Amino acid sequence: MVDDSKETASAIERLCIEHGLKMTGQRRVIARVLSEAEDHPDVEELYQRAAEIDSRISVATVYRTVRLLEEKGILERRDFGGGRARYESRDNGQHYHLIDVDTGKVIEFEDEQHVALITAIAEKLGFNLVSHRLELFGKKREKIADGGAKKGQSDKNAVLAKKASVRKRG
Amino acid sequence: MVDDSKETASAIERLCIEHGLKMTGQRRVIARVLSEAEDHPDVEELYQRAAEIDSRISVATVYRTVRLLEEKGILERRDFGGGRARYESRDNGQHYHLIDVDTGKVIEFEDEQHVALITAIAEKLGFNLVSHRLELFGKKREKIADGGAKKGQSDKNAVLAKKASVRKRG
DNA sequence: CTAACTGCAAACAATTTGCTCATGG
DNA sequence: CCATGAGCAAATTGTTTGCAGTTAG
Repeated sequence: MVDDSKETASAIERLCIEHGLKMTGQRRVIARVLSEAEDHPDVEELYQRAAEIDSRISVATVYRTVRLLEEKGILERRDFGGGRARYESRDNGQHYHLIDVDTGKVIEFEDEQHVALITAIAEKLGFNLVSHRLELFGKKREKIADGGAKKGQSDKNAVLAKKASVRKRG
Repeated sequence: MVDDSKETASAIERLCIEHGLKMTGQRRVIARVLSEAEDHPDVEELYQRAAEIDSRISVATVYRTVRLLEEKGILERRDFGGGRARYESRDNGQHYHLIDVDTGKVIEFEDEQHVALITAIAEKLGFNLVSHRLELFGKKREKIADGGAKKGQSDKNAVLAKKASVRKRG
């Protein structure tokens, strides 16, 4: 919702430059679209939005750009099922998603304890955590009038990491 | 690990019958393969194993069967990256997966604290946790000669990973 | 100037589907 | 019997790539 006018270089464009990427017209557009996106668009969606700004863009370029940006660590790829990859800027901070099973709405939240926990688990299993994926699916509790459902911020949950038990099938 | 000879109906075959599915020869074979699998085979792998038992089976049938069983809630579909869907029987109990990013090997583990944590998080956001998804991706720590890292349950997955590295993502 | 980029269409890989024949219950 | 299922190949879908022409730096 930030007003990124055509003049200003978008946040992602700046990152591209930092990474020494050639800033072509189409990349600039895609970067802007990505910077402005507050959701998790798939390539097709990105393509639409980009084409709205400049129609001289092909899907192939969107695919290539998105892949490049992911490799550079600028974007993060998500798989919410449905067969298509979805992307979001990585500098939105580390956060997770809770999907409202009734409305399909996605709520973002962060939680350091979770990271600590799974890091500990991985370590316990003899691994260094490279990345991970977490999605919660929930039903809203119909009680409190004000939901505050926009962008939750959760910090202090009590449980702490210590106990991960390996399980072998049998 | 039980010796399911041709005589005995496999666990999944029994479930199929309970669900009123017509038990054809190929379904019986696929059901058996699935019941005996201790890893998370993709369709191609299932096809191979099934064909070994009875070569009159086509991939299309495997796809159709696996989809059907998933709809019936007998199988669970997993996406460990690599582009192919992988399946495992649902009655194997609640557990998570840690994927070795180098070998593609999958390690299963369970952790009660994790459930407690995410339940608390969901609650804090005003939701009741319905379900969730968690996958860890890690690199094995090869340093200390501790030896306690060999927790894997299937070598088949390593093979799959190698095969899948045609040109996909990792 | 030239290595990097783009568009386009063809190539691909995973999965689905139309159609015809086979078969379980 | 006949509704279901199987086989096979053609069709779809999401994504990648070869090639020839463009362009940023």
